[in-house]
Amino acid sequence: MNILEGLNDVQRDAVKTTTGPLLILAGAGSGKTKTLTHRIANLILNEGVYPNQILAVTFTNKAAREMRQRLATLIGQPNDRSFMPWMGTFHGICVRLLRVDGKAIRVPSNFVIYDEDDRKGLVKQAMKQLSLGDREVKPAAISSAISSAKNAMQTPDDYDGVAVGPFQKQVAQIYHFYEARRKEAMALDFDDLLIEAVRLLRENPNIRDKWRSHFTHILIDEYQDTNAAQYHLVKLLVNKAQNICVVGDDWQSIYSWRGADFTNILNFERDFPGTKVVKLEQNYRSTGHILEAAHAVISKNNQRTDKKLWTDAGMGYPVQVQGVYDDAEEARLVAERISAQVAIGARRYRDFAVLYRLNSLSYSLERAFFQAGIPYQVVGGVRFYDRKEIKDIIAYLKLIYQPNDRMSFSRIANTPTRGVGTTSLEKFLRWQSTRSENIVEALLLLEDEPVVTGKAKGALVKLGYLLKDIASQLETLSPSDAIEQIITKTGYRDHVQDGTPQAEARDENLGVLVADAQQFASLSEFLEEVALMSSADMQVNDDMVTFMTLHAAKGLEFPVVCMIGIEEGIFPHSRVFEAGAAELEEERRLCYVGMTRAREELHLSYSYSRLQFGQRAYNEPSRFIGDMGDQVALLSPEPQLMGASQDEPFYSDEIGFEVGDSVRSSAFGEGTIVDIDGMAVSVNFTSGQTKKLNVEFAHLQKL
DNA sequence: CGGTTGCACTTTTTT
DNA sequence: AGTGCAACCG
Repeated sequence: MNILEGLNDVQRDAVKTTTGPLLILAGAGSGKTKTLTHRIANLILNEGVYPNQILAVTFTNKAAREMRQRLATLIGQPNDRSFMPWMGTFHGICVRLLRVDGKAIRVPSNFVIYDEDDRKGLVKQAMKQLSLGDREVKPAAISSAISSAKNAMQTPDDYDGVAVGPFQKQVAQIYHFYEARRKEAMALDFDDLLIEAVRLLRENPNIRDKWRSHFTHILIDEYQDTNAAQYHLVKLLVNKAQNICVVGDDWQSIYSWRGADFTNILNFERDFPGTKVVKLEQNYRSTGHILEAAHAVISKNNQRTDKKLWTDAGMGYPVQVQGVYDDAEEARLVAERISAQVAIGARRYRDFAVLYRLNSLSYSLERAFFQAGIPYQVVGGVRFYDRKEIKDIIAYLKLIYQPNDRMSFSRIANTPTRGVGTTSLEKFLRWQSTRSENIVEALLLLEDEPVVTGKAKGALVKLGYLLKDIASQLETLSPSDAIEQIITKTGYRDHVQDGTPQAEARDENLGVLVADAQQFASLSEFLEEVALMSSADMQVNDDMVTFMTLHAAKGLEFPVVCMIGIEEGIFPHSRVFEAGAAELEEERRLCYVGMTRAREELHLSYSYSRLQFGQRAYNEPSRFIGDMGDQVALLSPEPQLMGASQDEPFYSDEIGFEVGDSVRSSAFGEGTIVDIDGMAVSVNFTSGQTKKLNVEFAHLQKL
């Protein structure tokens, strides 16, 4: 099989460039993943590179999975880790490096990973213990300040040294406390995974050189969204041969709020002299109208490179902008559009995505789709692994895996309720911290200590034996069996059956968790997957409409995209108003990313009013609609008139047909139009049957 | 100690 | 509108 087949000249050039630094500037929909996959396949099949020597970094686990699948097909090997390059997110790769070599910087190989909730919880604890007034300062603000400090590679002492003003002084104190507790718990948070890996390679030249010679070829996807720590990591891993290939698009940089810095991609040529630059500008995804509207938007940004995507796919349908009266109407319109197209067989549910700026906008959609009986899936929002019952069981697993993890212990010490109140818990923890034993061992010792008394004592000792028992079987027990034991022996299954309407769903979730865990061989593997799994990683197999945020849509594509809530204050979000021009430009890039997810149809809508915080709010149409200029079809009357004109069919003038017209369809023959509802035209055919057809697809010919 | 009630706050976006 | 948490009562 020829790896170069089916590629355009530029893509082929990228694939054939196998040595030296390579920068691929890949516009939206330009066949970036295809190019990357073929490039890796070419290295393996034609250049004699062992898969193991290749490091491919993707932005999400899902992207890694997809790439692995496509590569397996391409090189004709089973999709098995042993035949595959190192593929994963920066975070995932760092976990692997740290599990192997972390000891060199005193990171234990069985560290646990703290997610955003764990971090916030620890910050709250710190604020309480340091008795810092928590009414004015929000834990979330502290948490993000700590994250920024970490990403800037500042230790608590560094931060303390430069902290100015009461807020930063406070952060410094909490940061100290946070780090001390985190290390005691043998935990690393998301930021630590990156910066500890950097520290590992920096402080241990022998280890660094080992990995440098191990990875002969490095590829990084979505390079425009790398942050400082990731940038340092790349520089540390690249060896003398400089076989580094990065792919990205500064127009699609949407994560600067998380520390991403798109100047990394702009400076790549400076960082790696002798870089070959390849530009993928032919778009294979979207039609001309969609591309031009998207281009009109991004053109309003000042801070950007200059390029122009092109397509030979034809203009397609114009981008439609729909003004509506309120959020309920907006949701209903989207639902109706989808129903109409599915009803006539033009599309399937899975062809549609509804995108929005804020998770909270999914509410009205869910209601409307539920009522209309349209199957849908919300990506993000409340993740499966964020549900209470799931987090509880995971906390048990984390504690068994890492018996110093106090956060997890605090979570489950009295879940299900076993008579351990806050006072007993605090007494125990205070006592335990004076001893050398870990939490599980300390629980067992409690029997002969007067630290806690009565019911609480018995309960804690019993919990200790239970944890110890499962931990001792870990060698032989699969993660799935371990979960089953926890659910049964702790009485969690009964705890879930609390008589509330949600009981069944929660019980079902536990079952899903047990089933999910079955694909994992070891507990550490399972915990890692759970911690690093993002909401965008959920698999979509069924025929359903997808709802998700614009951020989560990055890298995806759909035949039809509906973007809702295109209003000032929502998109662009009101928070960028006080911020600066740079933040507004990021919102605009986000708009560009959303629009370029669409293959054939793009529908935007804004609403005159909507429910926010339980009250009605009134927003103006977004400036981004103005940015599109005459690239779009405006389908809305003035907001003031909207309520009155709802019943009018918006398209009747546009489609060129009227009730009573005689038409010919290639599929059904001749007939007469009996009704028009938007794009849906009902035709009474001479064959006797009446069909509801979408004029966009039916290719009706007027007679 | 544990459950309930009421109040305050939420909303950027996520590895 | 929905959630989390603090204060109160049994």
